[in-house]
Amino acid sequence: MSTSETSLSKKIQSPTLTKNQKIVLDLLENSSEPLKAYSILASLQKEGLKSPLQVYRALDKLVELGKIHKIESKNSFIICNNSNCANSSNTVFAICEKCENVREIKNTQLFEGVSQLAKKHRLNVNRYNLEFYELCKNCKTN
Amino acid sequence: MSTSETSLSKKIQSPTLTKNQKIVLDLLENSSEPLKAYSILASLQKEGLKSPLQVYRALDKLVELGKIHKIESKNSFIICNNSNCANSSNTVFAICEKCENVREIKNTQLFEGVSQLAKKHRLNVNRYNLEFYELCKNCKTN
DNA sequence: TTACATATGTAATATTATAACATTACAAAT
DNA sequence: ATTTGTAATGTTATAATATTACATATGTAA
Repeated sequence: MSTSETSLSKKIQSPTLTKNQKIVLDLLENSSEPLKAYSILASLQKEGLKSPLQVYRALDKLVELGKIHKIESKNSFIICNNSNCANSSNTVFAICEKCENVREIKNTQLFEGVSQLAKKHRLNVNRYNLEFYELCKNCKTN
Repeated sequence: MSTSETSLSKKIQSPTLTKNQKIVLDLLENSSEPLKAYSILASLQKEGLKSPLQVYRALDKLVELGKIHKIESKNSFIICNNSNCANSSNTVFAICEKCENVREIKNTQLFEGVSQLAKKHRLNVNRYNLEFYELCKNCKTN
């Protein structure tokens, strides 16, 4: 059995999610808005989650894998809807100052525009997090 | 005593800081790094601060006035060294991923570059917070 | 098998932030 | 000078967010 092949392919494919990671990801996938760690815990107690740590560990891993993002200014977590994230791990969000609605911006040109701006100013940036504060459509009309 | 003159001049100048606001601002001005609320409290107990709320209230006000900024991803506060901030309230930071060193970027072109990018992509942005993650000079050489 | 890394479960605790409410300080209007 | 309104303060208690520590289990590789 060519174990070398196995280990090679393992390295390439993204790791299988564990049970806790899966149920947390599931919940976030089906949520229309960012969720907080303790609200995730409350929602998933029927699935067997019992402690904050179980949630935080799953969240940490999912962030690391680029499956979800943390909205730093809100201590909450949102599913990633941007296939680029696994690679770049840059994030751009638009956050409504009134209703707190958050949406991830996934415009490649905008992403690269920011990276280029950084380069232009001699910043050697590994990744960035950009939070735009706006008044969302709904709140603007109401 | 011309009280009218006094009150007039008060209106024009930016509001006088209160005692708590002053001592918190002082501490941050003399700090080479961002500080956390509870470390500020500990440092200022000899000046009479007794509760977290006193610190948070002073911090909130100072942020509102643009005198300091909150580093969202680190729950800490840093003096503003950018005279633009009182107006725009946009913030750009470079954060070292290794040593956690934070510096505020105050390049006007970069500031405006980001604003223009937002406009270009039809985002109607009131303000933004941009956190660049890098490896700082020190950590790069060591 | 052994060894190793990763994930889990659980309890306790640390850290960050706000609620609630009574009081005080100060400037503006009368 | 007194009243009135707003902002700031002081204080206690508590809520919300996150991590430490440690014992156990699981999967994979040598």
